[in-house]
Amino acid sequence: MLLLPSLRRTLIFSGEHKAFFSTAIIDTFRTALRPFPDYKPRTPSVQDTDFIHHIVRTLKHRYQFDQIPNILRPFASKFRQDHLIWILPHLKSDHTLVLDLFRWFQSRRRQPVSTEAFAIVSHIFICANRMNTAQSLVREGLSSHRHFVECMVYTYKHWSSNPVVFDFMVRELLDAKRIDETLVFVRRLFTYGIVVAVEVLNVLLLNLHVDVMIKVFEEFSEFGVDWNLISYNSAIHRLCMVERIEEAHKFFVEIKIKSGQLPDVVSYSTLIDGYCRIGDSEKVSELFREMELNGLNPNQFTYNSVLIILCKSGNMMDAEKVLVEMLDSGVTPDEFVYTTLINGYCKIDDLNSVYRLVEEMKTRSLFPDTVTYTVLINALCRNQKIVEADKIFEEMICKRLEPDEVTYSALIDGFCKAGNTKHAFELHNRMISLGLMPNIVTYTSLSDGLCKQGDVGSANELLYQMCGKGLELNVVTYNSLINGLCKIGNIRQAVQIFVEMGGTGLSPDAYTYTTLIDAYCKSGDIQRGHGLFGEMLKKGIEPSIVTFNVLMNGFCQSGMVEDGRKLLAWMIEKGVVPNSTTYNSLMKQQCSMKNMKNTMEIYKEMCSQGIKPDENTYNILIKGHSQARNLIEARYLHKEMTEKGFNLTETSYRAFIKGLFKRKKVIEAREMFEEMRGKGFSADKEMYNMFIDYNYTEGDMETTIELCDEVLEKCHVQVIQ
DNA sequence: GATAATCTAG
Repeated sequence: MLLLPSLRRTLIFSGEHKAFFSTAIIDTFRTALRPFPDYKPRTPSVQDTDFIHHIVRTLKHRYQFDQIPNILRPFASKFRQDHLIWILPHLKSDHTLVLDLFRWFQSRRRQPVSTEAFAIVSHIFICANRMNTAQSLVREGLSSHRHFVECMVYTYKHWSSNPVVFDFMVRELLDAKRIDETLVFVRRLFTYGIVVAVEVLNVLLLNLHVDVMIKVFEEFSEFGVDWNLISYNSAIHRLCMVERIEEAHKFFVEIKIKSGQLPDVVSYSTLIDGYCRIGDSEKVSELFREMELNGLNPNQFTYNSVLIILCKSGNMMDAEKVLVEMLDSGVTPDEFVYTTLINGYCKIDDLNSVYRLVEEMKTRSLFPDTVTYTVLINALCRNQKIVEADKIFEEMICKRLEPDEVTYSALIDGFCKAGNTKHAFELHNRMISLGLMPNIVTYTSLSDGLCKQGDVGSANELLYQMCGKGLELNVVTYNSLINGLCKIGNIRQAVQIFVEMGGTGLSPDAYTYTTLIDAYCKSGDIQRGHGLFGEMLKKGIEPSIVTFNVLMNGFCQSGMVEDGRKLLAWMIEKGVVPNSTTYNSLMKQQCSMKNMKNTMEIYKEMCSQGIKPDENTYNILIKGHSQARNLIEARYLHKEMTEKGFNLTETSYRAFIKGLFKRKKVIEAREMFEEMRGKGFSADKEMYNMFIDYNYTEGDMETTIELCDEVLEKCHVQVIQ
């Protein structure tokens, strides 16, 4: 009970310097509260007291005319650690003198400066609000004195009694990333009745693991911390980042209940961003409406989150609508908004819109930054424009924008995909020499590049070296490696890696399963492929359109038409929208059965669903029709595909030309033959024979001989004498 | 106190 009055003095919100008198809280932890340790400096002897006064007098008298080493020369040999501490109270108000004296003592190096002296001088400077000096003193103290924090607590009552000291200490501990220590310290301060400023505790929150953060939020509230809006918004943000949206929403609701404040535009935008990340558009609209009802206007942050999900799903029409809405409500798009939109158009490979937006940015005096350039480089790489991508990379360097690890990774990936792993590795070396650390994405790109060349061994070696640098393989790296092994026909080892991956605590995803299902299907083992499909469903991994297409291809290639049809029906029932690849497999199968009637029925079904035929569709249909000698259909489709800028493949050219030839459309066949050769494709023996025979009967000996030479060279035909 | 970019499957 005696404890209470003194506690009331120390129980202070240090940041605000206001007394804290809530008896309810004091009662809660009355038993836990304790006074600050009682500390007093040692008492000087009579001789020491004389010595000290002598020094103090001399210092005060001569300090403005002379330097400390000169002034103290006569005293230097007897000057000890304790003298320093005894002198300080007499000089307290002259901070420059205190610091000079302290530094002089340090520089003598006769005796190391004690933790106590460091702590006392730190107290003096923090209380004097001389923050720069205080900071360097505290930093020095923290880094070179093991018990500095402890000593600050011990010397507190005697030397400062100003709780600001602890805000300062906590800030510095956090700055030095000594997080666990900070947590222990703040909890200890509670036991003395000191509550560190919420502004400082907010920094602590940012540095805690999200689970610890939640616990601390609750725990500290009980100790009397009044979390503010910034605290709540940070907590919401942290939870959203790890997609723990329900918990984030709980914090959002608690703002009103527990802090008595109202969520602001940051709270709303942060929560909206969280819902955007998990793709819950209903909640997003709900929150937008709620914001409006509360008289809050969405800003760039709010709109950008919405734009990101629309762009990610390639829905640029709606993204443009949101942009208009944003402009209408008077919010001007910034670099972030533009970069998001540009990235959206990159993802659907609409380079024209990309260039349009870059120009539009300039008209608004916004300039592409490193991120915008990275997006552009990525767009060009995706469109096989590696030369242009490299040019853009040089351009950004010229504009003194610094490419970071993401920029390098994007370009490295581009070169890997273009098959130029050599240059990709050169870029990797260049980034290291510039002090940029390649990350797991960089290594995955390089490893994937090697795998795609069939060099899984080198990829393995590279990843081994990478692990030596402390980086860990992620799901993407594993998937790429599994794919590499599958593509060189080594399914067994791919499955081994699949098992190893599970052992490291990483869970296989839709990519992993799809890759293995495809490998099994292509090797003719539909049973195993189907088995894995069942396994992924059981594990709750959602199959993608690619998974369905891989299975569909498996069924169709094995002639399991009925299963293919059933799969299509099932997909539609489950709301998975088939695409052209799905239908292509079915059509290809029907073509191989020479059933063009069924093929065209499937084609019509596909078109009626609003699914546009792709390059592959046209190739399948033209080849099928040509082989069935339906030249009218083949020609019509060829015209249509040419208009769309699609190209025939080598086998389609061959089938089409043969079809034309057999239907006696010789001139047209000849034209196509030249066009095909012009594209670097070669004819087969049968086709050469057709044209050689024809030219010979027509009496064109020159062409006949030319074609004979070519067939000898290209088809390795042996000449029978 | 909150926003944009890089890697994997057909």
